Amino acid sequence: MTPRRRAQPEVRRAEILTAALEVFSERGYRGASLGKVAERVGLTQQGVLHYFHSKDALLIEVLRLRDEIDVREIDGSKRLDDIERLVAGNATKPGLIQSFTVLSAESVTEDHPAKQYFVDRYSDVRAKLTMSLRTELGDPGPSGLSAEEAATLLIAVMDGLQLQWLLQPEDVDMASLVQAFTRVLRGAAI
Amino acid sequence: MTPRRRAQPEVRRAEILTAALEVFSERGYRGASLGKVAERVGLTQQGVLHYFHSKDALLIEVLRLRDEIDVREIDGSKRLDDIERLVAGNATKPGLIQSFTVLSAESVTEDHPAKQYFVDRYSDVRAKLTMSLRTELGDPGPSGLSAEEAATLLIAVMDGLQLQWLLQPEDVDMASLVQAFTRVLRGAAI
DNA sequence: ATTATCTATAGATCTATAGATAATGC
DNA sequence: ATTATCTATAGATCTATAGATAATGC
Repeated sequence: MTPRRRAQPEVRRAEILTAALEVFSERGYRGASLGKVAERVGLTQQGVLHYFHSKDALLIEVLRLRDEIDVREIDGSKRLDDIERLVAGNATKPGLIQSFTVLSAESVTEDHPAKQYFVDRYSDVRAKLTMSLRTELGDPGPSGLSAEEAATLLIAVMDGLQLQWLLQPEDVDMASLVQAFTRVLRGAAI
Repeated sequence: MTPRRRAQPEVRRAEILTAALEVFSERGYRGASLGKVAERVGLTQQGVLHYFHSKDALLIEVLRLRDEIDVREIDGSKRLDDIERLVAGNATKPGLIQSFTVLSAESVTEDHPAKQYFVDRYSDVRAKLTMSLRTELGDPGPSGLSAEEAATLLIAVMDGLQLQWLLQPEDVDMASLVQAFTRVLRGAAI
């Protein structure tokens, strides 16, 4: 018998979180199984449950991890230029975008464990972006939109474009469409 | 024993489709079960399968039905005014909006039976809306956006706002935000 | 001694097929 | 005669708990 491989706990936890994000992204939370996650890291399903005590708990921790990365990116996006760069970068990360699109939409369904997470997250992002836009463009800005309207619409544009892009990457150029929108926010008409 | 109730087939089919749309909307396709659908129409799960030969087939038919209603609405929305009215109406139908948001996002996951449906649908809606906007606003329009950019962005705005609204209906006024956006498309700066 | 990982297993579901039964339509 | 609906059931999964085993850390 091959001796059982035993990983360093922190490393293994990180492996599981990465695999779980992938699996949730590929199948949604409800369509995913702990077995699939386990398979990817070379453990049994019960092995995964040693680290995360339930499927719900695993999802929450996956989102917490995702959030640390995101928050850094959003807090680093003080200006529209930064957001344009962020979206251009996202357009090279279909897996990550898919995880977000799939889980956020699924979170509005009955008793979904990530609902509160997304409610809080959107509140937070809207508030931060509103402040940034107020500083950069004034309130109302050159487009005539209030800072809060512009922020809510910009977030909607990013989310909506992600969906269209995931369905038809060839036909939807997220980065240039977000740029077109920010150009309008800056007040560039013909 | 109470005699078994036997419904008119067309009526029963319609009942099942309505119940299925509700259940898929509440839990997503993968989170939904035929048993839940059956329960709502007072049949067994096998009774439902008498009308639709698989869960996949049921979803497809639900979407086809949803589409008939939608296409009428979209084809009836030749101008931005009509779209504003459409969104104002949608803001009173959270169930319907949720079905659309949840299923379209889920459709980007692995082997999802509705993927092709949504790919086709978005192509179609983008093309039609592009033509309408070209007629109404010119190409490029007063905002400086091409008709195709404006169409893709307007669809993104509607989808993205739906998600934010489903999460926080009190904080996100879909109808007025879409109006704010169409105002910009029409070229109204300060 | 602790703990990472496994085997065993209970208890729920879930989809789909096969075939029986009874209500309807001709 | 047809068919709407049911019971029975095969065959997959899936989550979670209990407890055994072996590798690691002190």
